[in-house]
Parts: sequence; C-alpha cells; structure tokens
Amino acid sequence: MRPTVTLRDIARALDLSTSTVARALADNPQISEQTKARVRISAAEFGYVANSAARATRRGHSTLIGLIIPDVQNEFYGALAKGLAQCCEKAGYQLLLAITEDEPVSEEHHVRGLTEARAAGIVIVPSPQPSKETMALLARGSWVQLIRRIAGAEAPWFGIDEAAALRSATAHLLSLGHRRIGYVGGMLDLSTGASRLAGYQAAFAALGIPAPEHLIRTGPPRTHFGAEGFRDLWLLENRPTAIVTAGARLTAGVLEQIGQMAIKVPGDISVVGYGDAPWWSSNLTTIGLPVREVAISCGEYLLRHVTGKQVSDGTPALNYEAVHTPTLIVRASTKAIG
Amino acid sequence: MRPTVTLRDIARALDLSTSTVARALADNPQISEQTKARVRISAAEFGYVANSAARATRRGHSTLIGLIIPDVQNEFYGALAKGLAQCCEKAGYQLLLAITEDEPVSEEHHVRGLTEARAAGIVIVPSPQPSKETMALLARGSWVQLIRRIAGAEAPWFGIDEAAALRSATAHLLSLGHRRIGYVGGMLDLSTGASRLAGYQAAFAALGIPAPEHLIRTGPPRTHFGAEGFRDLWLLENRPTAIVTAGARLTAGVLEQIGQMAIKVPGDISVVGYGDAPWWSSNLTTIGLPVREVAISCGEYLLRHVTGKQVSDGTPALNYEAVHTPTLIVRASTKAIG
DNA sequence: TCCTATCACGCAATCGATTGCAGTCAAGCA
DNA sequence: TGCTTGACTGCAATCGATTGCGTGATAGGA
Repeated sequence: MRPTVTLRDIARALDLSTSTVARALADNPQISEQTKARVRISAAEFGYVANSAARATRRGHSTLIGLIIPDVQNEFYGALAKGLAQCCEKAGYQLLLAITEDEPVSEEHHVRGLTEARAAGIVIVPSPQPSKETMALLARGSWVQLIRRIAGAEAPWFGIDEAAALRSATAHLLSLGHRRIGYVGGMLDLSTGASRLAGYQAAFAALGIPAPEHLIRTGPPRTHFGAEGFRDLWLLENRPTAIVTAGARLTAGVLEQIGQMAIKVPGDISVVGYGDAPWWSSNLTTIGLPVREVAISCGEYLLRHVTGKQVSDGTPALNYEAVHTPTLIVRASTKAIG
Repeated sequence: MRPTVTLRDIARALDLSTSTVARALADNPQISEQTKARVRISAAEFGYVANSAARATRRGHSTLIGLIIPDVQNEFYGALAKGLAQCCEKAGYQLLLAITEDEPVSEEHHVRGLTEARAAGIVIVPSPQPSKETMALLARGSWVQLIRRIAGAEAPWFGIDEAAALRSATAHLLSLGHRRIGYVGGMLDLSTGASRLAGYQAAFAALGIPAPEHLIRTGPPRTHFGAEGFRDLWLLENRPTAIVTAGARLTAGVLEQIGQMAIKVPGDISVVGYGDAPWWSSNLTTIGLPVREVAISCGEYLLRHVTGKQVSDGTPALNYEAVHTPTLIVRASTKAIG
C-alpha cells in the first residue's frame, strides 16, 4: 500500500481516466453501474481515501464549519459545541473549534484561520468588542451569531431571550414577597449581560416598583466574581432577602460562597440559579436554558444555507433571528418572605 | 475587492511572478527586503487571505489537528479539549473536534474524515472497541492515544495513573479504619475502568485484606449509573461505611443520590470523589486529576513531532508514554469509622 | 577585458480532484 | 448503407500555492 493512493493510481490499475474514477466515486449518473462497481472495489482494495484538501482547492471551499466560543470548559458553551458537532456530523461537515477567552486578538486570529481554511461557515459567540478586521473577514463568508449579538452586525442571530429569563426569575421572587432582591450578573458590554439586567429591571417596572440599584453587581462571568459579588451583597447592612444570578458560572460562585459561609437556603436567603447544570443541587430553583435547542436551530440553519447554495454569496438572510425561550424551574431554593 | 484574491492578482499588480510573491509572503531569504515590503503592502491592500486548502494540497497535509473524544459536555473532556486547543493555537495549528459518544461507528467516521482532511495529527480518546478500519486509518498518520489506551496499539500514550488514584483513595479510607468500602466505577472494557478497579483492589492487597467484591459496582460512566450504583450499595443489608467513586460523572450521580436520600456525609458514610470539578462542594475529599497537564503534554508532544519532521512518516516514537499522577485531596467528606 | 560568484527572481511542473466539452462506439432507423 | 442518437469516457484546463532549477544582471577579482 503506497503512502497515499490517488485517483490516478486507481485509474491506471483499471485502465480508466481519472475523470471516470472521480465521477464513479461521486456516483455520477453518466457512469455505468458496472464501471462504478469496478472502481469502488478497486478503491477499497487500494485503501483509497479521498483528499478533501484537493477537493476544497477545486471547489473553493471546504467542509469545515468553524465554531468560535469563549471557552469549552464552561458547560454552557460545551453544550453548544456538542449540539453543533452533531449537526455537522449529520450533514457531513466537520467542526473546527476555536477558543477565544473573549480576547478580540485571539478572536481575530481564529476568524482569519477559518477564512484561510475556506470554512463553509462560521458560528461565533462574539467577544464584547470584535475588531474591525474580524468583521471584515467574517463578511467574506457565511456566518451567524450565537447567543451574543454584535451591535449593528448584519448576520442572523440565534439566541435566548435573556431578558425573559431574568424577568421571570425576578417576578417569581417578587410574587413571593421579596423586594430586596440582589442581582449578580455579567458585564454590561455583552449583549447578554445587558439583556439580563434589563429583564431584572423590567420585572420591577411591571409592578411599578423601582429596582434596588444598590443591590446590583455586575462583573466578569466567572465563578470567582459570583462569590465576590454575593459576599459583597451579603455584607451590606440591609442585605437582600433573595438573589437572582445571571450566569451559570456566577451561580456556581454564589452557591459556593453560600456554602462556605454556611448560609441557609432558602432559610436565610432565596436563590434563583441560571442554567440547569446536571450537577447542581436538585433543589435549586433555576432558569432552564434551551441551550441544545438554540445550538441545533443555529447549526441547521447555517448548514441548510451552506449546502443549499454552493457559492456562499454572502451571509444568509441578514436579518433572520431565532429567539428561544427559557423556563423557570421552581424548586426548593426559593420561598415566600417572612 | 474581488471575492477571492490570489497570489496571481498581487503578482500582476506588482509585475512579479507568483513564485516571488509566494516566497515574499513566506519570508523566504532569497527575496530582497524591498520586494517583500512591496508585496506585503499590496497583499494588505488587496485584502489577500492565504488559501490553506491549496497549501495543504501541495504540501500533502494540512495544519489541522484532530481531537476525538466521547463527549465535550463532560467537563473532563472539555478540559482536555481546551488544553489541546491552546497548544494548537500556539503552534499555528487548528483543532478539529470530533465527538464519538463512544460509538465505534462514529469513531471510524471521524477518523476517516480526519484522514481525508490530511490532518497533521490525531489525538484520540479511543472507544472501548475501535474498529479494524479505524486502526488502519490511524496508522496512516501521526496519532497519539489520550487517557484511554488501546490494547496492543502502537502509538504513544498520555494518561493518568488511574490505579494510583484509586489506590490512594482507598488506602485513605482503609487508614481511617473503613473496611466495607463500596466502589462505583466505569465499565471494565475501558482501560481506565480496569485500572481504577485494580487500584482499589491493590489498596486492599497491600494490607493483606481481601477486597469486598460484593461492594463493587461497575457500569456506564454516567450520572445515572452513579446514582443507581450507590443506591444499590446503600440498600444492602450490610451497607458500606465508605464509598470510592471512579469517574467524575459517577461521583456526581452518587452525590446527587446521597442528597436525595438525605444521607449525611461523612456522618452516615464517607465519600471520596473522582476529579475536582470547581462546582463540587468544597468539602469533598476527592482525587485531583492532572487533566490540563496531560492534555498539554500530549499536545506539545504531538505538535513537536508533526512540526519537526515535515513528512509524517508514521507514528511518533511508538512506545512513548507519559503518565501523570493524580493527588488525593483530603477534605471533609471522609472521617474515621466509629 | 574576461571570468565567476551572488543575488533576485521567473518558468514551469506539481499536488489531487473536478468538470466543461468533445470524442468513440454501437445500436436504431430509413 | 448512411445518418442519428444516446450511452460512456477521455482530454485538458482549472483551482491556488509551492518549489526545483535555471537565468539575467551586477559586482568583484584576476
């Protein structure tokens, strides 16, 4: 077995032209069944493996789909990656994973790499501030935004109704009589962070009550800040009677801090989590996120687009957007005040 | 700006040959600095983006590194993916993510895809039973095994000393006076599952005590089985006084079940976890796994190999293996018996 | 003045697969 | 027999980048 078997090798062995072999392998109708069979058998014997790089050269684009996310270790993005990977596999595409850590420089680097690889499409969870160059590169191909949204970007968006999530969480607590409801959430320069906070505020507004601005803590969406933010709120003179969290990592941080300080839930404080990680206490009232759904709807849309028109003549239906709605799961970590 | 700018376009504009442009962009010493500068400027103006597919065609291999894992949502594999991704980024390679769900068919599919893409190398966490075809395809290029190990496979292996992990966990409990130590672990057809159980047994053997075979439960490494296995053990007449878990998912399941049944830890039972997920109760005595370390050592090795010799003339040093040692982290979920 | 390094660069083949166009061959029909 | 038609295939160009080999020019040395 030669190191690499090419169409030529098969063609020579069968005394055919490479074109015929290529067409046979592609199941082209203008090739006779008999020839196809001979080719297939020979290919198997030779251990022929197609060269998708060469194919991509000719076709002008590969079968790669790029996924650009801040982090895979985060179970939220991990779930997205998995959903996308499954979509890709089903459609015969391959998933190229890029992790940015929310660094615009890294983001640009990866977008460039994907452009060089002539990726068929790109799914991106954008950083807070994508560079101009990043946007220019994205604009060359098909791309969609996932979860977060770039202000003014002309590409479809697939996301979650974050405002609704926090609105319902907050409303739930309000309906239980809570008023001093603390908020621990992500930074406001992310579209998600801003939406979540808006949801929190909207819940108060709906009741005509002013939101307690002094109980709002926003920062980097990391466990560390969740703990810190909570501690900060807890140590206030007039500490909150309930907490809503607006981020999975933050929820973890809050819960950990609560554990460390031996605070009783819901005795001392009611807590609403964000997301529904399988490993969280099964007692946590939380916001169930349609993570898988959004990933799949995103993947299917993009793939339908890139498989549809051979030439990626720009971005798919620029203004398309799909919003998935989260669900509040009421369990035992929240109770009426008093 | 044309849809795609090629070397030719730049060459024509500058009245040079494409070879010169290519060499200039590659910073080839035989091109004068002046010409290089002109080319670089022109390339930037044109918005030239290299075509790595064409490059791969010519070179015979791409800059793709394949990572084949059972699941990314699992934080353990997620961490591996992240480590590898970072290695790749540093070396200018790209990470192609493939998820098998431990299905040999899917595994083969992905290995084929990576072979077609002429990946520079493949990192695989093999399924319990890789197909023959899978092995044949892997053998064509550079590949390494991660964590799990295929019996008789001729490729380097990067893993964790799983036996040591369970030996120290079990020894810890034995030293606390426990004897009826339950074991909830993964299936034995995985190299990891077998090693872990062996470690558990070795700890008993070291004390000349027979291991309590009837307290051993092995099954699929999922949360669900963790819960089930624990419940099973707990309902025994002579229930164990301590539990070691041999899998992160299993630990999660055990803990959840313990929570549901309102069992006190370590009052009613001592528990040692497997892995150190940040979201676990910070009171859990557990086995800290050098996940990141193993991923990075694996990635650096493979990349050093593929970047070293241009031609991937087979697998890197066939018998190389790197074993990373876990650490027992003693916290509050274990106590002396009595 | 003639010869020979050096330097900077171009020619053309090559990588492997794909595809528009054209050619071959045999059967069918008048 | 001569022409048409359709079924199969082959030729050769093409995709974009890379690279071995060769060439012209300039400069320095004899």
